[in-house]
Order: sequence, then structure tokens, then C-alpha cells
Amino acid sequence: VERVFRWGKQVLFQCKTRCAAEEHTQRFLAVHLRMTGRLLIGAHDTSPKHLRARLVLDEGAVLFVDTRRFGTLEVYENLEQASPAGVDPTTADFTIERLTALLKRGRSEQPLKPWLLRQDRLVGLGNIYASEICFIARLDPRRAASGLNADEIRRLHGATCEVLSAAIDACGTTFSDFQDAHGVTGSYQQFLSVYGRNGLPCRSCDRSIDKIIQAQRSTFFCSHCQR
DNA sequence: TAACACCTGTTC
DNA sequence: GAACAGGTGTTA
Repeated sequence: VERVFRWGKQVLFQCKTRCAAEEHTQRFLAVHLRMTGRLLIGAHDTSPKHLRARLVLDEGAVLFVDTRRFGTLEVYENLEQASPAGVDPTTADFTIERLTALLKRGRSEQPLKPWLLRQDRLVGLGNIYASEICFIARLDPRRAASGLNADEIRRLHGATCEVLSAAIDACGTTFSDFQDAHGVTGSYQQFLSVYGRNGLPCRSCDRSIDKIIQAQRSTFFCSHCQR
């Protein structure tokens, strides 16, 4: 293993194979955790419940644990195969201009919040942060993604950067399953503005947070603050 | 874009 | 016992 890094929502292990006869000596092992997957570092012989794969290293092992078995483990020969088509909002590529172009692409009437989950536009956002970003940007999640004006796009861009950076600092959100490689759980839950807070008072205006279903996924928002 | 599928555990 | 869950893929 030469390098381990994130690519969209996948964790990539860049590996050099030992087979000299092979044309490609480079391989990428791509792990997608989906809903309940975890990568843990352990001893060679540890076998936690729901262990799906064990990558044995010279010292210890990387354990792929996944309760619901939605997670995937694939091998790619190059990064393009693993590459999600969207822009990574944690990188310098994510500019207001770039976001504007993505929103206008295909003039999608798709509602904003489901649009934020599209990995072919932006990579890495999930259902929690999509709701949180709409709240921080003060945008109604039902608005058409292509219908935002320049100021609204600027707010959306700022909110995306803000939410992701704060959540990463807090090591993620953690409802029940997430842990990092050392078993540490995230603490961003304490900062959530809307997700899971339906019926509770908006932290900004005190009115009740609503829960709706968009594209078969729950969305939380404040109909007073988000327009 | 809806409906459903893939799984299992937790909560209502 | 049903409903729900942080994700995504297929089918119509």
C-alpha cells in the first residue's frame, strides 16, 4: 500500500502489485462504506461482528466491517475508473463559478436538496449535510436547483464550505454506526441545525422544523427561514 | 422521478 | 410487527 486517500465517497488504497508479468503494476482498492460500513485497524486475527473483509498487512490488518452489507469493495486499474464525475467541494476546484455552471447544467428543475445528493455534480454530500447546507444557505430545499440567482448561489457555496469544514473538524456526525479507523465517533450531531429536529424549534426563529420526503429521502427545514 | 431492491439493527 | 435509517443502483 503506497497511499490511502478519499475519492468522492470512496476510500482508495493505492497499491503496487508484486506480479512483474502484469502490464499494470498499479492497482486501486476502492472501499465505499455506504450506510453502515467502517474501516478499522486491528490485529491479524480480530474478527468483529459483521466483518466482511480483512486486508492483512505486514503488521496488523485493515478490517472492513459492514452491518447492512451495502458497502462495496472494488479493484480499479486507474483513477478514472474510480472517479465520480462531480466536483469535490472540499477542494480549490469548488468555486462559485463552477457551482453556477453545475447548477445550470441541463437546466434541471430538480429540487435543490435532492440535487445536492447527486454525485455526478458534487461529490461527497449525503442526506444529513444536504439538509444542513440548505438551512445555512437560507434556501428552501424545494426550490429548483437551476432557478437560484447569483446571491443565492453565493450563499449555497459558502454554506457548503462551512458545513463540510465544521463537520470534518468534528470527525463527522455519527448517529449510530460511524467510526474512524481508531473507533472514534463523530461529534457534529451537537451542531445540527435541522436534521432529525422535526417538531423542535428552529435555532434561528424558534418556529417548528418541518420534515418532508423528497426523492424517497427525508428532508428537514425551516419554512420561515428558508425561502 | 417514482418504486423498489439490497441488508440488518433500532425504534415506534 | 411495522417503520425507519447516514447510499446508490436498476427499472419503468
